[in-house]
Amino acid sequence: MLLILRSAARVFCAKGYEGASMRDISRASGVALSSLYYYCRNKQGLLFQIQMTAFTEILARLAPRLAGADDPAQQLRALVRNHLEYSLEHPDEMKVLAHEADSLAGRERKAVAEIKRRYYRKAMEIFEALEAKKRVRPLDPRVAVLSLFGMMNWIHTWHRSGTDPGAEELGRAIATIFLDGVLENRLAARQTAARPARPVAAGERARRVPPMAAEAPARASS
Amino acid sequence: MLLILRSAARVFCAKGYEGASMRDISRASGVALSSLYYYCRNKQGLLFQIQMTAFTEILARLAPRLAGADDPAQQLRALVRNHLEYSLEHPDEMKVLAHEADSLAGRERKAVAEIKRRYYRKAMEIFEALEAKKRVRPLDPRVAVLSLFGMMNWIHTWHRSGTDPGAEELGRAIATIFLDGVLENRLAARQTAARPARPVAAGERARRVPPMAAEAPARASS
DNA sequence: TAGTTTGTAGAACGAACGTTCGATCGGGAA
DNA sequence: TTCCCGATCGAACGTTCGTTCTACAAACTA
Repeated sequence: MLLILRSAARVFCAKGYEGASMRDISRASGVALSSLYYYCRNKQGLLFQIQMTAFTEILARLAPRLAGADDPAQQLRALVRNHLEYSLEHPDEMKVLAHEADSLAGRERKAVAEIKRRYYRKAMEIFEALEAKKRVRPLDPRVAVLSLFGMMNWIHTWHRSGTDPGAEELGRAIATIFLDGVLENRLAARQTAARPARPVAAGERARRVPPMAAEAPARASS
Repeated sequence: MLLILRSAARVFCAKGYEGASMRDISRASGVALSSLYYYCRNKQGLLFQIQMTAFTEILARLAPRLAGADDPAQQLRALVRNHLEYSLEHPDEMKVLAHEADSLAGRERKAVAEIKRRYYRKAMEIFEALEAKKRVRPLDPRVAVLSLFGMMNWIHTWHRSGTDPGAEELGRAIATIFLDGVLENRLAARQTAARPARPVAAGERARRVPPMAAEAPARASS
């Protein structure tokens, strides 16, 4: 079964979800076409299990690393490092995650959206803790955090494992760009107060709580 | 014909290249299925024309804006602004660009890869000019520039035109994060020399010139 | 031993796919 | 009028798709 999921991830990654046929997966895994349906209800079920497993694993790995770092900046570095390590360890699954986010529908789509949202919320909380502790630029926090995810999730489009830096150096670079780009660091005064750098209209922060996506409609199926 | 391309972009965006059928495009454009083949050789030809047109337009818009700004930092802001404006004006085409980068094959794939590469080189040159003028962190320039593209190209996955900021504010935020994240701005001394912040082994920069991607193999077609 | 479960596989289903073919239509050229 | 040519279309071709059905072999249960 693990073999099937891994083969399916490889095929989905190489040809896209719609472009990959169950016969391709059968060939890649060495399991007969009809036998695939013993392990999953659907082609969609395969994609679902791949995505769900990946997000679950990322979150599971993240938790202890966050617990080990109490400074928000360090926590953010840990999140980036964790994301990138998984990314480079499982490039196929990661590409499927980023590429085929909209290929699911119905209940399964909802489930993946929810765990993805949990992940995003965690990053957002860290960023808010950072805002509370350090002086942060007058940026929309949603834009900032999603830009960070952008840097991380774009990597699979250009990274070549032989010649490009590994997770450690990559993570250091991206986390540094983000932190120094986001922190108000022009002069000495390191503030301890939670005061945001820009006066914020009442409710402006709260209004933006439902984030990441109001869950875009699934790709039309017909 | 423009109608066909626009409809095709909308359909490709909504269902993915492989998931979209020529019949879908026929329905969306109001042009009979067989008539589509009067304007393009292939389904692939449609995707090719969409991608080529988009990149050409982005580059065409970029040139005058770069000419209007001589400071590398301002040029970089112009590039970001230009990219984001096109992104929000043509979200469908942009999603197709980011999502279906690997769906082409053969000659057409090569052509798109080359113009994309031209775009990347332009960004790289600006970054190198920045390095020559300002003090820059010891970062792999390839990683830095591609992270910037990551922030920009990820936007289409989360941006909702009604509630999220427009190109101007978005561009300002992303360019600021990038510039302040990349520039060595901790203390006063603003250097004019081209000296990189970190000693660089001879040839290290030159070795990395072939960038963005050594052109990954196309998705297997069978 | 007999019966049930677990895993595998071949063959086939109807539907949808990309693409081609030949016919038709309208308007400028002779 | 006659001819022609760019543009459009319905119908069909052969292929491949996701999925189901049925059968069969080994392994465990009683």
